[in-house]
Formats: sequence, C-alpha cells, structure tokens
Amino acid sequence: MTTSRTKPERGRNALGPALELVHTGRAPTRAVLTTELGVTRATAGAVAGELQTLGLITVDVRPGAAAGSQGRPSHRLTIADDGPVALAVQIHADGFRVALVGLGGRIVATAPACGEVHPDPAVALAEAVAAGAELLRETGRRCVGAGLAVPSAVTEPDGIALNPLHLRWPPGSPVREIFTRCLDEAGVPVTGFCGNDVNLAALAEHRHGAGHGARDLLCVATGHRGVGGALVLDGRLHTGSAGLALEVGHLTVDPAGRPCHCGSRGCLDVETDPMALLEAAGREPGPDGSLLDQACALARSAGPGGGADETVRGATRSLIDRLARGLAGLVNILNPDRIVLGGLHRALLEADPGRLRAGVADHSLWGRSGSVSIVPGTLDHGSLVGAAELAWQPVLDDPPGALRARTPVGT
Amino acid sequence: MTTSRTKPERGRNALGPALELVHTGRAPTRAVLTTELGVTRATAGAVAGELQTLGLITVDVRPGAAAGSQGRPSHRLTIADDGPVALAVQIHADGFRVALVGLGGRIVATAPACGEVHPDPAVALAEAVAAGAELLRETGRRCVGAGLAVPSAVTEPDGIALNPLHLRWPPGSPVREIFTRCLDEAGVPVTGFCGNDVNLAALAEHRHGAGHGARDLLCVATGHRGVGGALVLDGRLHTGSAGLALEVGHLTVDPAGRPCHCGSRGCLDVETDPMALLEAAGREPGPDGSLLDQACALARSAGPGGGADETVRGATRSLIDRLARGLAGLVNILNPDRIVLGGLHRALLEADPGRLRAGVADHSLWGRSGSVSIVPGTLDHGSLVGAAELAWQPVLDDPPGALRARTPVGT
DNA sequence: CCGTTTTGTTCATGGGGGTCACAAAGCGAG
DNA sequence: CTCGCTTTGTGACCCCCATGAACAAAACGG
Repeated sequence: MTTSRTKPERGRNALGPALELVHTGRAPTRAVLTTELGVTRATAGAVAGELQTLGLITVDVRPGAAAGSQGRPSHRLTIADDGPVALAVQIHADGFRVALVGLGGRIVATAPACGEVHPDPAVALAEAVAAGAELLRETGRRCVGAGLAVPSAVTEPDGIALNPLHLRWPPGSPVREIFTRCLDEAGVPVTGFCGNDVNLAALAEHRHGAGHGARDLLCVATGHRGVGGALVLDGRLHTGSAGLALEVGHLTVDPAGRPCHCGSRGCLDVETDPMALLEAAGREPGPDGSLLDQACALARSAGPGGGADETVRGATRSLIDRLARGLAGLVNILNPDRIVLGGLHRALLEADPGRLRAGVADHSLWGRSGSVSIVPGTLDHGSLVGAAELAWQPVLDDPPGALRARTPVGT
Repeated sequence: MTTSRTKPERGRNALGPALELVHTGRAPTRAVLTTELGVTRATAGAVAGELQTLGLITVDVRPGAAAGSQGRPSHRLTIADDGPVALAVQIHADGFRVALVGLGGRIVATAPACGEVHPDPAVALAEAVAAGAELLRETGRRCVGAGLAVPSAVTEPDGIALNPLHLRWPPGSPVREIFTRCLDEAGVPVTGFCGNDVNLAALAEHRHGAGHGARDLLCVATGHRGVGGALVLDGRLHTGSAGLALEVGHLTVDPAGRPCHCGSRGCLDVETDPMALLEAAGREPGPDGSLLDQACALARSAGPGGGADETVRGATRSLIDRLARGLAGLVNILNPDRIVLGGLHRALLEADPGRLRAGVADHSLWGRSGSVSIVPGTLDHGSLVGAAELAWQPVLDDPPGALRARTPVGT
C-alpha cells in the first residue's frame, strides 16, 4: 500500500554546511560534498536533492571537463540560475550602489549608480531601497533578505552607525531600524542587516576573493579618508562584543608623526590614507576624480614602469614603511595567516610588494617564524557582496527554515 | 527474552556540553542542565547517568539548601571526589609547580614547590614530570592528560617555545615533544599539551575565575619582566593562526618613552612591567623576594591607605596612565567585553581602579559607548589550572571516547 | 490530608544518518 | 569490442539517540 506520508528527505542537519560549500565554490560535485562534509554518499545525495528541490542549486549531468580521469564522471552541482537573490546596498561618500546578489557572490543585477547621498539617512535609504525593489520587480526574482554596507562603525546587535561622518549623517543613526522600515514601506518584506563596509568587504573576500581558505584573515583598507580593518575567524566575521572591533586607524606608526584628531600623533589613520600620500608627494587634491582614485593613481605610477618622479616615489616608499609598521603591530596582536589589502593600501602593495612584505616581517616579532601572506583584494564591489552575505547567512545556516519564512516578491 | 546487548546509555551527543556545564559550575542540577542544554528532562537525566557511570560526577540526593522554594527539590550534581585528574605543570622564572587538577579547576594535590629550573628543558621537564608521577602514585588517581604552561610564545600546532629566555632555555625548544617524551619515560602514558602561561591563565580565569561568562575576554598580565596578553572568544582560547597572537608587549604607549629591544620606543613591555615601576619610583631591585613581588607591594602601597610617599604614588600613577593607553589600543582592536588583569597590572588596577578605567575610556575610540569592565584576576595559580584545562579538553569534547583511550596510573 | 509545583524516570515513537549492496558511467588492457 | 577496474549515484534496511507523554516522587501550603 502506498503510504501518503511526506517524503523522507534525509540529510537535514548537513544542509547548511553543504550549501555553504557550494556557495563558496568548494563543492562542485556530490563526491567532494561527501568528503568535505564527512558523510556517506547516500547522505550527500539526499542533501543535494533537497537543495535542488529548494530551488537553490541545479544538477548538470555534465558533458565534458573531467577532472579526475578515472571512474564514473560526477554530476556538476551548479548554483541555480533563477534562484533567489539578496538585496545589497552600499553607501559611500560619493553615492550609493544597489544590486541583487545570488549565491556564490554573483551580482545578478545592478541599479544605475547614484552619485549623491541625502544627508537624512531615512531619505537616502528609501531611495536606495526603492531602486532595489525596482530591480526585484524587473527580474522577478525571489528575495531572501537585504544587507546594507555603511562607512561607519556599526554596533552589534542594535545596528547603530556611530560615525557616518563622511555621509554627513548624524552620529548614532539607527541605520538597521531605518533600513528595515524602508524595506517594509517599499513592499520588500525581508529582514535588513547592516554592517561596516570594510568588515563586509573582508567577509566577501574571504568567501569569494583573495581571502578564500584563510583561517585567520585580516583585511585593512582605506576609503577616501581614514583606514578601516576587519577580521574573519573560521569563516565568521569577528566584530568584537559590541561590533566595534578592528578600529585599526589609531595604531601608532610614527611616534614623531603628525597629530591626529584622536589626541595622539602618527596614527595609521593620518599617516597612510589618500590625503597623506598626496601631501607627502606635494600634490594638491585635484577637483577631478575622488581623493582615493588620485592617490591610487599616484601610488601606481610609483610602481615598476610607472615613471613617477623621485618625490612621488619617496612619498610612496614612506607610506609603505608606515603601513608596514601598522600591519606588523596588528600581526603581533592577531597573528593572521593572510592579510588582504584594499583601497590605497592595495595600490601601495602593488607598487612595491617586496618592500611592504619585508617591512612587515622586520617589524613584527615573529615575522620570520609565523609567515603571513599579504595579498591585494580581488573583488571590485566587496562591500556590496559582503552586504549580501549578511542577508544570505540565515539561509546558509538553515536553508529550509529560512526559505519557508520568506515570501517571494516580483511582479 | 533478555537481549544481551550493552545498556542503551542514551544522550551521547549532549555529553560533552553537559560536562562542560558541570565543569564550569553552571549546572548544579539536572533541571538547569535541561534548560541550559535545550533538551528534554529525559535526555538530561540520561546524560547525567552516563556521566555518573563514567565516574566523572556524583549525584547527591541532597539534604538542605533549597534554592527554589517550591516544587520537588532537585538532586545536586557534584564533581566526583575520586574522579580522574589532569597533571599540570607550570614553569616560571623562579622554579616550577606541579599539581593534579580535577574537574572544575580544583587543585587536588600539589607537589612541593621547586625553586630552580634546569637550563636544559629535557632535564627540567623530567624533574617536573617525575614529581607529577609521584603525586599520581600517592593519590592513586586516574590521569586523563597532562598540560604544561611555559613563559614563552608557543607555536601551534607543533608546540615549540620560541623565546623561553627567562628560563635560559634555548629558543625554539620543542617543549611539547620533550614533555610528551618525559611523560612516556615516567610511565604516565597520556598526551601532553603545552601553552603560553598567560594564555592558559586567561583560559582558567574564563572558566573558573574573573572572566566567567565573558563573551570576548582579554587578559593582560606581567610576569617578572615584560607583558603578556591573551584572548578568549566564545570560551575558546584565540591563539591566532600559528599560536603567536596577543603579543601585546610592543604596543606604543609613550612615543617619547624609553627604547625597547624591539627597535621602537615606549613599548608597553618596557613601560609597565615591574622593572619600570621600580625605576620610576627610584628603587633598586632588592635581593629579597622577586621583582614581581617587590613591584606589586610598591603598587599596593600607593593605593588607598597604603601610605606611600609622593614619588611612589607618582610613579604608580604614571604606570597606570601608560597601561591605560595600551589597554585602550587593545580595546580599539579587539573590543572585548571584559578585561582581566594579572601580575603587576592587577596591583595597579587595585591601587587606583578609577584612574585606570577612566584612562581606558578616554583613550579608546568608543570608550563611552562600548563599555568594557576591567577587573582583577581571581585565581592564584591560573596558569596551572589553565594547563590542566588543556589536558581536560579532549574529555570535555567527547567524554566516553577520551576516557576509553586512557589507562589508569597509580600504584 | 489533599492540590500544586517542580523534578526525575520509564516507555514507545520517530527522525536522521550509517551500512550495504547494486546500478551506472567512463577508462584502459587485451 | 568486450571485459574488468574504478569511481559515482541510489535504494533498502538498521541503529542510535532525542523527543513526547504519562507516571512517580518530593517538598510546600492551605
């Protein structure tokens, strides 16, 4: 007799880890899923089937590209082309970006860039969310959540932006609350998550970029002014007990350096940011292009084949040396196995990788013993992808549970 | 028919977490075990029964001391009086300590203190382990493992002491390997674990002392010379990717300070250690008592009702201010919710708690927003207890598995 | 002495993953 | 081309462990 019970659907516990493996590109087939998850082939097959019925992945009985030459070729697990997406918003000093991001950190759709941020966070976020809702309508994709990246320290768990000064937003703005309200009003009934932009870029680099596979990943990056840091431990963002960790800007890198608004002098913040390079090179910030772009161009010109004059080369070397001191200080405290640099710091690394790496090794206590690799970031819109990661996280933790709760949007 | 199968013994999965709750004193009865573990009463009962048959805990149908006034009184879960122990060894500049430590961080037996450390680590550790084996023989207790605390950075996972300079051991000594060999030769067939003494003290403070319940715990302590740090995240020691994290001694706390052997100047290491206080107070290190004890006594005399002269008070204040700068720098990077201080730093805190706390708040970026509590350590032999924690960890992770593998010692 | 409340225990039930055997799909040797 | 060899995918059955419900136990209060 055919019992009318619901199908067994085994492998519910391993569902989250399995999706995470596919998400980070570490599980192209059921076979590697088996070994990575440490379960049997039967369970891995059931897990893959469940993810398929959830509409998250598709299975290709693939035509070619055999990796292992022997044995039965495995089926390829692919992220579903028409699967759900996360709504990602990044606010920066020059405007905001809005995109839909699917599993695997793939940017599925982007709204036209906006070049101005309204000084009232409620208005600015309403604009951004409206653009996102429009994208959802156009694509008809289901939305699993929304993430927001802000150039400010953001408290945990309340989601308050303490210093969004470059946006001219009031300090202490409750951005998570505002973001969630905007989502509600725009008819996108999903949870909103917020985070610091450098933190989120670090998360994205760890899952889909230059930080892939690192156990203890340290990211350091400049925006237009100032320096930010982030730490990813065991695949999770470490934000400290209140979300305020990795404020690395006020490490002392030059005891005789210029005064900083924090009261000390020679801070990383004022000694290695774009303005510092322009000043050291004797340049005025030009009207065309952002401060960050100008500084990066300058640093690149000081690199091999860049053809910069001696003043610029000297200024770049000087900044590299100070950055090395700062990174060495962080290495002493955090002992990461990889450092990913972004913004101007990435350009400094690319201008003279040897000098920076040697400087860090020289100034850190165990520079010779504990080897740390220092690499440039690889993602163009890391903060945006990272914001989406926040929204995807509940799905990665419990796929069926998170997807049950959400309602589709579109049309 | 009576099936001759082994007894069911349910609740194997929750066994580790349950033991950890008892171990850290957070599960006095089966009832709280139920709520803390998030399982049913049936499972909690089975778990308690299993721990009992393993000889780790005992159940007291207790006579008095009813906490909740209503309902059936619960049975008290107690750590077994004759249960297994861990062999703990702490090496410090003035000698070594050896003890047997039971669950809950209880020191069960101590060997007479030894006042000298042989310059060959193999000889020194053989002496210590011999004393430990003697203790095991005397008490007849079963041994689950052995832990060693060393005043040096220790690499993970190989267990190499990079700078045991105060012991006059050669840098790069493979202490874990030596320790394990000594254990074998002494007839104590257990695994040996090693760690930095401050790290282990932090672990002990988190589980049994002033750090109990903290999410992100930072410990900073002085030995006789220099400063050490440690971080406990979510109950686990964070030692970085190679075990070399939290080398906090070379944070700059006074840009105009005295030169440090690291090449910089004004490092926490040389500005806030016992020698720094003695120098600032114009005292010579006396022959009687250790440097640490003299400095602590001096700091205490500068506290309320201590009756120190103005020179000593000024020196103490100055050290407190520099320590505050260093702690603030760490707060900016790590954002802990609690800081436990040990050694001279503990004495400095107790001499003037208000000044230190205000200094940290003033110099940290979010001192006002992200509140961090700063407290003195409470354990007398934190490193020793922490070393035992290392040895206990496998048992906490998988009680039946770890206990099956071990063989009893004694007699 | 009897309800109420909380705790501990027994027993049947069921979900979820493991084990095992078998089928499928290429590769290479003969 | 056919026959093994190797690896991958799948279905049937089993075992472990936690749940849920009912019952028993041990106080307290009227």
